[in-house]
Amino acid sequence: MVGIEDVAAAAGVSTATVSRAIRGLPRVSPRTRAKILATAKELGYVPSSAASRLASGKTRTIGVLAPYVDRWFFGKAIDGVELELHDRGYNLSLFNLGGRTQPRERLFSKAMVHKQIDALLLLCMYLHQEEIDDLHTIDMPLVVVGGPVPGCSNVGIDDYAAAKSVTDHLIGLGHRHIALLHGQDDSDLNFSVPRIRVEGFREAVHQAGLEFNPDASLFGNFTVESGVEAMRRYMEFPAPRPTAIMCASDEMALGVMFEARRQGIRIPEDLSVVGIDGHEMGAAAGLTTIWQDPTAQARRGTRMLLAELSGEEGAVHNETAEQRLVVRESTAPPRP
Amino acid sequence: MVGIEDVAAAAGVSTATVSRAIRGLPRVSPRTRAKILATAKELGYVPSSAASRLASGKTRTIGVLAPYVDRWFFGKAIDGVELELHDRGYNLSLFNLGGRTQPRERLFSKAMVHKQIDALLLLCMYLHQEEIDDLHTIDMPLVVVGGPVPGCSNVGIDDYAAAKSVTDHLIGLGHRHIALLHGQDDSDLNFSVPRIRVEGFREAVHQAGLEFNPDASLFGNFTVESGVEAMRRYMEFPAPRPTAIMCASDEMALGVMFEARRQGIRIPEDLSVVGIDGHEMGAAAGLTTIWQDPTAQARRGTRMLLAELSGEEGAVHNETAEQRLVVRESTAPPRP
DNA sequence: CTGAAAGCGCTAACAG
DNA sequence: CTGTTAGCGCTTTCAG
Repeated sequence: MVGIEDVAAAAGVSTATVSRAIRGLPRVSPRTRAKILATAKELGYVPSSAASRLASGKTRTIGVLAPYVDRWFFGKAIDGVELELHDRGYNLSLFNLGGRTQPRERLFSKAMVHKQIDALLLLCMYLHQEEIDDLHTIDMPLVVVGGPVPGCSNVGIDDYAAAKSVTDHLIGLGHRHIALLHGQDDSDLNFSVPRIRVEGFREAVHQAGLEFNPDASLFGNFTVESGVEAMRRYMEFPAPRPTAIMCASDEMALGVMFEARRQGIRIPEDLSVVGIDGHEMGAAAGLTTIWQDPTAQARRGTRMLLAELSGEEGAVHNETAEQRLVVRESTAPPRP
Repeated sequence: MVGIEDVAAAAGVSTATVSRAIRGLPRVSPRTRAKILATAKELGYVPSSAASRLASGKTRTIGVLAPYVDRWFFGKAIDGVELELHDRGYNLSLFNLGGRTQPRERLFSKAMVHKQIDALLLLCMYLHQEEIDDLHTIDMPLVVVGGPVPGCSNVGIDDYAAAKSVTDHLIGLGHRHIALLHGQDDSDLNFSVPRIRVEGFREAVHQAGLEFNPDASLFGNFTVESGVEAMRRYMEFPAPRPTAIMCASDEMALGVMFEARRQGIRIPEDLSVVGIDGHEMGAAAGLTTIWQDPTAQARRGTRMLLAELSGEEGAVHNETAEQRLVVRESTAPPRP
């Protein structure tokens, strides 16, 4: 295997110079650099990242910790990180939070992770207190994209405003009896996307002088399946049933729409439904929603991390991401 | 930072022994091992992966090269790799094939990747000849999950059979005029999922003594949006329009269903639609499809890679994955 | 079963 | 601008 010494020898310079030249550092004359680059390519030299990591103490990889990768928000976000890292020669190491097993593995119990990355981007909807504690323990640039985590910089939308604003839209249309499909597990903390969205809903309802009806409250887990299931339960509500249903995610809203169709409930004539997220399936299905862009959020977070790594203190900070009410065909005034 | 030497000193043994003990290698007495493990934990020792990589030449990370992460098949598959790697202390490094930019970046032009991983799992629907050549060039365990790549071991379903069998289902129902929504780009190669699915469709049609009508052939790119768009074009077909439409992916099929509804075309009364994949949205929407499990496929591929790495020659090989026709509510006999 | 010592291939001062 | 020279923190023979 050809190493830096071979290149140095072949180019008639020292390894130090080769190192500088290859990495594009200053203090190398253009001629020397050109020659080195040429012989490096000629010899097919490829730096050993392992050696470089050991010597420099930098891994040039950033870690992404996510609960799932096969869910809309997370998939989009990971894609965003990749996009940002790609051209800068940074690597992306994917770690799983273990969202599917209870209890989730203790965050960073495997401290191994520590030494494998220079910075961490955390993707999540919520964290348990114990996990938050672990997080505060790690000593490297960190940003969370998605839900807010007390004490950590984060980039994400204002979920409270999002929930309030879709609900307001429903109310503005004249709905007075609105069902809620949320993902608020009792075990969740105060700072969790599911809970915040519920709060936004309640506030909107409240402000309109309506009352929040717990009996018209459905629980789901943010998947399509749970939307389908929720719609079945909705059908069993005593009449008069709510004229609209506000879902805490587009994925659940889509499930509701699918099942509604199966049940012969017309949308929006018989029932208005809204979601939150901006899933492309929702766009195709004509779902009214609050649009957000996880890819952009992740890119922003990644850039902050990179900036911090390149010495820019305070580069990582809180940032509220863009969101927008997108009215489509799944909402209409309730029938008189 | 506490290093192996600190542990060795504290435990009163040599670094070599600590190394063996920590890694669970044999040739360490139970007592010594216990003591070392204890002091290591006590000191909060965490091995430096960089040093270990350099010294051992192994990175204990496997690379996943994918064109997208925010698409059903790929998201599921990446999840599968993670699942398999997680408990074995292996890392997952995610690389992008650059599916979104034309031309895709030359595969492994950045040979850097080489030294960062011990094995590679490639996720793709198809590859260009040039990329295949590059692939044959890399010297490490390799498996592709998804489309077949000449000369490389792969695990995936028999796409030809899949396409043929959903089409047969349609024919069996009595459809004689079936539209095709495919993703067969002219630039694609012979060995590409899009093309193979088209072939399966043609064969089914042929065998039934029907003719393949290029005019009833719609092009899409495997996204929901392209399904919506295709359905709009379908509406412009001269009457009598096809009574069924076979889509090369569930995502496209869902787009077709959404737009059909918008156009007032009832499914399956006015039009039968089928897809391929087993997307959970399809299940919720009642889409008839060929089910497959990308997560399982990726797990299988990962396990092969791991086995190969642990010395098991020939562990990586071709394997055809499970698939199954799932009949739901989107198909019915054509109207008389 | 355990220890000594020679690297692994680069980077980072520090000189020149 | 370029070269010298220590390491970086493990793993791995090879002895003992």
